[in-house]
Amino acid sequence: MKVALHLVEARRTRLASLLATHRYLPLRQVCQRLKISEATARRDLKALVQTRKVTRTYGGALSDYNNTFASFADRQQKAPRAKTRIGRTAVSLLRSGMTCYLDAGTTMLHCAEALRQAPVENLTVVTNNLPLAETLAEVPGLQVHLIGGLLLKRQSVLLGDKACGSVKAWKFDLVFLGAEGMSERGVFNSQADVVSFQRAVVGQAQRVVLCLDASKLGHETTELLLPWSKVDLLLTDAPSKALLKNKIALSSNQLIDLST
Amino acid sequence: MKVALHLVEARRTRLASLLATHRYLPLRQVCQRLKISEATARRDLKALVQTRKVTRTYGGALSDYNNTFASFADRQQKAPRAKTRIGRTAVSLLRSGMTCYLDAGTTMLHCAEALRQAPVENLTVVTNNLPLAETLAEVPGLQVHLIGGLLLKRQSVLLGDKACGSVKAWKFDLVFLGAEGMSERGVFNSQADVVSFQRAVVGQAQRVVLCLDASKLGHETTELLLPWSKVDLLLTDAPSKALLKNKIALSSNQLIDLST
DNA sequence: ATTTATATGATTGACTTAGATCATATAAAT
DNA sequence: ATTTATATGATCTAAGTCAATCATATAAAT
Repeated sequence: MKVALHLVEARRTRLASLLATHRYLPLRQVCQRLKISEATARRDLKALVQTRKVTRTYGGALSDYNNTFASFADRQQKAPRAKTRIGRTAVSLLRSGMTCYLDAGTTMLHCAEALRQAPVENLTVVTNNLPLAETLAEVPGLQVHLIGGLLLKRQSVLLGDKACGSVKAWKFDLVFLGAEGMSERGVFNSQADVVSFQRAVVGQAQRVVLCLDASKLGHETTELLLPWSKVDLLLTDAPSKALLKNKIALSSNQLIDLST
Repeated sequence: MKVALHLVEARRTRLASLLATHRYLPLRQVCQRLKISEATARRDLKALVQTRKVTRTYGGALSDYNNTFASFADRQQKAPRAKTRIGRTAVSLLRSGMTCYLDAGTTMLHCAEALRQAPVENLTVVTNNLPLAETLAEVPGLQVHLIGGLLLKRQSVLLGDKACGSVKAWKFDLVFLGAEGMSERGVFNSQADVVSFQRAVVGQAQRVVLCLDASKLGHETTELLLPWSKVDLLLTDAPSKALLKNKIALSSNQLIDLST
């Protein structure tokens, strides 16, 4: 019988991470562990193959080890659907020949994933995020540049004075930034070194796009990254009503509402 | 019919490394690649399973090398012992407070591995090699910097004009370089973009150390990286005699001979 | 509330793989 | 040189896997 969509997704996510930890599972084991029939197991695997998370073998399936950095983190987090949508919309802003900057953070990993699935010709992507760079490195027709800097173990991100300096050599048509919170005053992050780097990037940008899912609404943290006046575009799944309730008033061309 | 034992062993070794690079192979492909019958393929796989090099799946086999990049590269390459020794010696040149550059290449991965196992306090390591940076990112008391630049998919290396420019912001106490060949005239590499980047690094170096195992002796490729006059130190397992035979004459303080 | 769409498990037949057995050629032992 | 041991490929049967089809229960859409 038909079953709720979110349950299906949850099961497939679980299957993917099950495979990620086991590297390989025979079909039989997939059935047992998830308590589903062979038919459903096959269908789930087929779906995961289409999203490139898994490789089918005769009699089982392999985790696609490459993506595990990115997509493993993906699954653990909240609002993955909203982020996927934000990612797709962000990619739709890109045009051939552009130079863009992609920030660190899980939302931006979704942009990278969207870009991998629907590549833009002759695009130059700059980032300070290693997993993101590695995700995009394989995409044909794309130039991936890493900003140099101090490697932060936990976040796999490059930062520091050297990184801020390196950014000066660039001009970005589009800059996509993530953040931890947004409120009436603007957009917030908590790490000072991250913020100063993001500011350096904004300094080289023609157009600044913020990508924030609805869960960020109403949070203020230690550092004000940018006031709304410096944000050219906000991509969010938060409905306009909720924004207004938080006294975030943006002009219509300053906002793309993905709440529908 | 019965076949020489050493041939069998060679074939199985080849199969193991074939699997290591492909991660998974269906039985059919094993037969095709090694040009053997199904029966023999099954027997070979069974043997590799017993020595724990491989895991059988229904219809194929998985490599059991749970590899990190580094340890996998290790096995694939020639002269791993020599490179390990070179790596250890290179690390012994490092002192607390220094800033050093580590080049890309397998020999340098051994340096990184050696450094991970015997960390040097308060050391700044700069590199353009992603796997190397990732290897060292976890080491406590170490600052790892990546040079920014264009990401080359195949080698996981950062290069290009931007990279050469970024290097100018550094001063290195020690620079460790690898190369593809050495002869009377000096040290050689084949990729022009690699060489121009290495030259940029050398320009910022107090002291330049070349790390070349004996297999590189006598090879000249397209690009002359450096003449011997610009090499401050050579770390090699090639015996002095062999160097002299190739008309490489270095002063005693210009050479560390690891051939013993 | 009713209709539509679909996710599921069962079944079936074609195909693939596994493992055992066997004849044979040839390496290794004597 | 002769004998022994064994690595190989062919063949055959049992068991496993796959893709397609179908009835059905239930989520979504209206």
